[in-house]
Amino acid sequence: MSGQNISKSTLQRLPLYLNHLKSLPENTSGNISATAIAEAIKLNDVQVRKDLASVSKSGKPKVGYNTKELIKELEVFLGYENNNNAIIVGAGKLGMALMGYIGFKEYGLNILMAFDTDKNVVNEQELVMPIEKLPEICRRMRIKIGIITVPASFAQEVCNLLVESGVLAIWNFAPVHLNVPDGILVQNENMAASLAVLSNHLSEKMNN
Amino acid sequence: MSGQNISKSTLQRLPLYLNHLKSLPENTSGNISATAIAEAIKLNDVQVRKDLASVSKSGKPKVGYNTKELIKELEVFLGYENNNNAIIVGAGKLGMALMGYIGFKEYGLNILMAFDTDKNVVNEQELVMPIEKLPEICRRMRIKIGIITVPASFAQEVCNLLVESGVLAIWNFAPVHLNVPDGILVQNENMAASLAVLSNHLSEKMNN
DNA sequence: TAGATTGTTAATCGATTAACAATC
DNA sequence: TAGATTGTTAATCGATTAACAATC
Repeated sequence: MSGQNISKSTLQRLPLYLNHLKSLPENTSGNISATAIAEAIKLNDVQVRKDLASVSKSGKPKVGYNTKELIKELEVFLGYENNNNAIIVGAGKLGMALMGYIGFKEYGLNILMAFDTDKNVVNEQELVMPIEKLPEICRRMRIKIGIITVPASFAQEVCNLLVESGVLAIWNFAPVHLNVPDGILVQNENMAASLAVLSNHLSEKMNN
Repeated sequence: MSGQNISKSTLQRLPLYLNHLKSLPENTSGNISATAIAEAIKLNDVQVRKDLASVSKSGKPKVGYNTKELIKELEVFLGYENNNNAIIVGAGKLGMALMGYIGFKEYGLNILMAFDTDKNVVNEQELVMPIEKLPEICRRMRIKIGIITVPASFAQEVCNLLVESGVLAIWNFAPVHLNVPDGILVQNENMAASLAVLSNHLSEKMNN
């Protein structure tokens, strides 16, 4: 029912709108226009209007959107009121950091535990489990989101294991392409790609 | 000289190519074609060929690229052999995790220290400095890269401070748009956007 | 009524992909 | 020479933006 036929680029802008709305002082009139949002976050107003139209039917000509209502609609649409359980594979620095990061709770993501092959990092008290237990735990707890923070060379293997264990969406921090069957989503968080952009900008700047 | 006129999308794919090349066994013929790379990472072959053409002149018809040479060219282009010093603003969980993450070294990124406004987290022995020292340190050490991991509501303010302190490229982990003067690059690493994509996929799956 | 705003249809733009010519 | 591959020019596609009609 929710979230059909919405482009990935639209989807990725929605949190920006939500964040902006939440940052507004409570006292303001109660309504806000797509134009005002666009102005604030430096996007095209038609784009914002189109994006919002795919989430809400409550926009009114001359009036705009009721701010609180729109916030609510965005939160529901983005699933911030759900509690999506997830697990992490790869209990290195990055993996443990993500597991410890409380900020994801706000977005409805609940990271339950991590898995690793390395016996030295496994520590069941601290919720770092041996990888062998992954399939059974994922099935039993109906985990649908897997986060991959292993080195690139192991990522595909881990991905396969997650898919076999019933995971439907994968958040991939390894800088590699993952092959998955139809119906499984891979969202890449490629920090190497970001660094490429930063580094390229600097080398352009420096050589002028 | 390096890195002119190259699209952001191309730039972001380059690390994937490099990673794939490095993953190949040493013993293979020594040459590789754009077609083979494209096949391996499931991209269009023309796209790979175009991307590589913007980095290397060493491709030869019928032969392809010399693997080692291409690896070298990509590494140089991506600045992996440089040592770009960077600082982090926001010494919370995420900030400290990024600071502790050794993986960035490989990409030529060297995170020297973190800054925070909170006196309780400041700890100069552990390289967490009070924000007041940021401008002077950045100028003195000629820091060109700033990483923002503060809450969304402080991000613009921190961004301004970084720009005033001579930073030229900003890696922004806060889910907000940042306004910067011409010539300053902002690269957004918007995890909320990624989570939106994951969550939307799950809600589609669940409602079928 | 006039103005502000929504939502839609059409035009533009950039990136991807296809077709093809050049070459070791 | 024939085949594989590069690199380029043209076609396609999707997303963004502009123009405009509808409406509180």
